[in-house]
Amino acid sequence: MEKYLEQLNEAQLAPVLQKEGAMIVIAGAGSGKTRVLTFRIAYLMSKGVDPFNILALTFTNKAAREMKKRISEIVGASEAKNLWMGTFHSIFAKILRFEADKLGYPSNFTIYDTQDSQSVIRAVIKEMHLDKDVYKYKQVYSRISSYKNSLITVKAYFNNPELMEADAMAKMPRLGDIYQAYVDKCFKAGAMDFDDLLLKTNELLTRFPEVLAKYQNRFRYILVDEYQDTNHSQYLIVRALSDKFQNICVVGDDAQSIYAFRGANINNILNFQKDYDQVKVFRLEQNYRSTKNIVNAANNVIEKNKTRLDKVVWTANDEGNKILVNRTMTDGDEGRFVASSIFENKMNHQLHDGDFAVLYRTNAQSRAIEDALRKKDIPYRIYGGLSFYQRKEIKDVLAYLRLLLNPKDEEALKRVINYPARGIGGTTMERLIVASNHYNRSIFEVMKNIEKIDLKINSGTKSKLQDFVTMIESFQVLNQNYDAFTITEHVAKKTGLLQELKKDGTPEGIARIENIEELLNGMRDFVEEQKEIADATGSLAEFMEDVALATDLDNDKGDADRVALMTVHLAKGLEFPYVYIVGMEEELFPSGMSMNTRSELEEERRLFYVALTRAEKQAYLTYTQSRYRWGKLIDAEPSRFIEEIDESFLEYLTPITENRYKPLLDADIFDEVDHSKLRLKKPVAGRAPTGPTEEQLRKLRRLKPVASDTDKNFSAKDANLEVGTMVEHVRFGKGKILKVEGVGADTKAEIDFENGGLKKLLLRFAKLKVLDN
DNA sequence: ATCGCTAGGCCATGT
DNA sequence: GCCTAGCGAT
Repeated sequence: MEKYLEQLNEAQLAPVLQKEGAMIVIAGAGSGKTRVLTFRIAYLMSKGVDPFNILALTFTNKAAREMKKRISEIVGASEAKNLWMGTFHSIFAKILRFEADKLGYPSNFTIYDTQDSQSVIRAVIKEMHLDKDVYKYKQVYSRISSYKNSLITVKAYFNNPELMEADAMAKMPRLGDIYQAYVDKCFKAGAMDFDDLLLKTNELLTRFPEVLAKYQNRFRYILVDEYQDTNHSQYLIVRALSDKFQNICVVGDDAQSIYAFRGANINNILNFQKDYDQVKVFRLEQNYRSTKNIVNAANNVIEKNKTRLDKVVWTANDEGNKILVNRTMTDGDEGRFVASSIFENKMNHQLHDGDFAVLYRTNAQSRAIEDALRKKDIPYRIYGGLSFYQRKEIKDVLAYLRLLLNPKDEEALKRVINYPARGIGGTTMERLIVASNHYNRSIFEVMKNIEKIDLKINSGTKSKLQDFVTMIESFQVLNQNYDAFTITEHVAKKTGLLQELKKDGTPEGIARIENIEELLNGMRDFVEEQKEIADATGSLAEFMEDVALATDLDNDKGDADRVALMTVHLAKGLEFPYVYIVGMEEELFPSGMSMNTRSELEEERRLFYVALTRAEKQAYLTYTQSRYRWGKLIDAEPSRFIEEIDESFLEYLTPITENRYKPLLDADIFDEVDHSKLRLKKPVAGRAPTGPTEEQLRKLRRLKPVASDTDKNFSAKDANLEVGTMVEHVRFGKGKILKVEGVGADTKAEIDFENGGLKKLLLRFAKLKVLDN
């Protein structure tokens, strides 16, 4: 173990050796956060902690897998195997299956993906005879989803007049009823949606104290990665489970919180210190990934945000090149610029395709890039977008598999009952649904008992229904004795799926067959792998569990040498020598839908911070003057984020175009300011080549606002600010404090700046740095 | 029951 | 501009 620990720097070592208690590791981008988590778990185990008692929650399955692999290398595979490590969703799905009966669910419950959920909601809206133009199913879904993530059950909803009013204001007074019907349908189908996996876990832990006690005792040591992206539901689960032993270690970076839109609550990380007694705080501030220029530019960007934890990221790496900024006429030109630039860099610096990434805000932007790369014969891989498991033919196969595992799964049934066509049409389905509602039984059960019920279905159709039931039941029998691969191969043949596609004969049809073969290959690998794991057998149920929660990124073999194309969100946690951030335009990045409030804009800025910090050696920012959107050519303005970076970090490959938009005015400016004269000053953080001394860091930290508008405890004295102190301001540069007035949060200072003249600033907002001499 | 066309949504981000 | 749900024609 010792020889492994030597690989860590001092700051990384401290949290690793802190065995007990509540602790938070605030980890800057590229500071070796995964390393700390990995070594901490390995260290705990080396100190005799049973892996059985460790729970590690990660953001992606991929992160979990990689971490587990590295821990295996340190402590041995047989030990690492018993660790509970995975995403919130996958870990708690496992627990929910085990405890399902307590909640009235079958242990083989289906996990509905977004498409399934939305399709249920569409059916509900239709059944309730509501106007589908008013009740847009996607909107309804996202509202219900956010309720669930805030632990607002149907009951809680109807007890909350404010929520009901808000929905009524949005012209959706029946939303609560839809919510109710949706929940009922899911329950009846033995299905949980993504949000249920967390909601029902909370229900389980609150309603059954003995279950809570069991898991509290089991998970004596809890670690949570990417804590800044947890939502309220996840927060409550972590709190509940860690309440007894309080051995809780959360790791995260508030500057990289980019999932507020789906309910992540940045306050979870900002307030962690209030949630537990005696919280130890560790900071990882040395960046090992990027050049000085990139680190400093990124700091420069994130400093515009008000809501932050104090942290100063710096690097001992080389200065590096400036960030290159390029403007083009159209998005097509932008793609061509990126392609030629990659080509040239590859030639000039002996790089591989895999050294490059192109990051964009929205998936739709990938097309222009793809076209250009293809024309230049540069291999690439697109991540995200429509994932493999969302392709029609794959979903069809999976739907059969879901149905055999859980015959109540209505979405699966509807999908395959007449595909390939077997003469069971809409009319028959309607009658089945009516009967299903009437007898309160699943459609499959109705079909099974079709002889006993008097439905106006002719005998020909009845026998078709019976044939279908018999087929599914024969699959179920097989499933008791065979592995996932064998079953699926059988299903693909017996259902006529493969034949249907062969009949098609078009190139698309052939590609679909290949995809199904790909699925089978994947399953074969899966079965092989699972058989090596002690309590796994390679069963279909295990495979489906994986699939339901898998993303494209999880399946990346990582062996392909290709340019990576992905959204900025997907790029979190990854790194590339060369990074192109494209579409740096107003309304696009920052997104036009996220510029209404300060907090939305701050999230966009964090997103940009994430994008920039992916780059190791070289970053490019590109924007166009016009771009196709919804098939129309629209004018574009350069993103404010480009202007927010100090010019000293940038090099313009094309002449600068002025942004018509004025940069957002920070609230720390009290007197009139001539905007045209506003030029950003020197970088604040990341100074000395060897990194700042401990003393300097402490000083810097003390002067950083510890989070936001709500900080009422600010004191000028604590911050070492007094008359005569020389300070530096991000925008105004060096200055001398002439006067300090007011108390606490309202403390203001009058400062004479060399470049900006006399200013009066609110100290809790003004990011002032005390100069050493 | 099935095919093929059209209108309308989408281009936020994803477990 | 592309995709697909939904509907009318066959």
